[in-house]
Amino acid sequence: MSSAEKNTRTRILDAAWTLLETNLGEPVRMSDIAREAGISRQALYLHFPTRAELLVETTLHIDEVKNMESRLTPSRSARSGEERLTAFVDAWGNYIPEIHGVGRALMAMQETDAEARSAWQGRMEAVRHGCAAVVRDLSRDGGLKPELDEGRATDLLWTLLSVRNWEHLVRDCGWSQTAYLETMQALARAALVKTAATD
Amino acid sequence: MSSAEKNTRTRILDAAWTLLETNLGEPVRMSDIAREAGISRQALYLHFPTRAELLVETTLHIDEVKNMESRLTPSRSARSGEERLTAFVDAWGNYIPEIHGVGRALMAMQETDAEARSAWQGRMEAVRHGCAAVVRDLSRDGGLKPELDEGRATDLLWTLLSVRNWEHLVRDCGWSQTAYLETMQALARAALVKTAATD
DNA sequence: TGCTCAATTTGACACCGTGTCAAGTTGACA
DNA sequence: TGTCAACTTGACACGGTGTCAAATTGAGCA
Repeated sequence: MSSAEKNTRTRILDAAWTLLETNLGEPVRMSDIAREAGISRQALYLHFPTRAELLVETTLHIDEVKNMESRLTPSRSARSGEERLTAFVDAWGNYIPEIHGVGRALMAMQETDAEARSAWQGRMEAVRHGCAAVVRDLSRDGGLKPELDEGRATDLLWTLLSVRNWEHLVRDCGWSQTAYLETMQALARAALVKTAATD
Repeated sequence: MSSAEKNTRTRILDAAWTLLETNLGEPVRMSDIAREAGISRQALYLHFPTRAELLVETTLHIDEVKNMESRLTPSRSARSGEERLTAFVDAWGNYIPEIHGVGRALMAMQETDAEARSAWQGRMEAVRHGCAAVVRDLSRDGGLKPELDEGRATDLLWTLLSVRNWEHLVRDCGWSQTAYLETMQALARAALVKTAATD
């Protein structure tokens, strides 16, 4: 609990995150993390009971995840509900590639999955709340499609954001992140907004 | 090359698939596959050089994957382009849960990923062609949104089908497969069809 | 200066899963 | 009866995780 303890711990987490982000494809070993953190492999177990827990902690520790809610809060400049929707989808589209390593970390633990998932469920709830807030604004503005209630609209948006194949599209289909963002925007507007604006 | 060889080989693939489908969460070991197939662990290596290749072969071997194209061909009863779109999305939504084990198999090989992916890329191209065909029909019928060209529309549909969080929605958000299907349908219609029909 | 205590290191080891190897067994077929 | 390929058996190397016990380091304190 001393500051030294805390420093070593965070040094480990930072090291793990660096490797998850960088060494794309290669599995991240405990010995790798130890070397990156500048300590011995066994010392890792003084701070984390198992590799899986270390990786979960890593994903929860990085700034991008800790600041998830603020990252996904659209700028104050968005006045109308539709603008707010656009800003929200944009924020999400820019956010996803930044936390690429998180997916790898979660993937690295098939059977500890349940544990990792429950740790992540709360975070994801925050995103869903964001969807609900955006839909509420859109509804207040009268911009929401008349045939949708807010719950259904929230579901649609939430589902849309769960398109996880960004990587696939970019890698295998030659998409750019811009194309991805535009597609998200087009889908979101088409699904939710009464009079969808054309490009 | 004898029929005996073929039988053993397919027995192995069937065994692997059974385990991938059944033992949810648990990793599938070579010894498990051998036991399930009723042969010795070492004999697996007489048919497949490595575990990763065995798993890739397994995913490509199952009927649901071999018949992917026909499975995703909407019934002849669909007359209009819009009906055909609906049928296509429905077919996809019903198909995905059936090949659940495939995701696990592909996941089970992080670094062989590149190999597995290229083996799967061709299959996925078939789905994309399906999207293009549906969009073409819709366009011919005059049901496609005027602001979309066929390429863009195909991209939208293709992206939509890539929503991979079906499991997540069902498990963590209490969705039913029906809710998933409805959402897909709503998104597809909203994104592509000129005058989206309401429920 | 020397004591203490916690964090850390070092080296060794058990366990498990993959992949390999060599020698033996089985059974179909000529 | 002999041959050949498929398969079995038992042994083993390798690499990764997790554990343990015995040093070592170093900061705070008498």
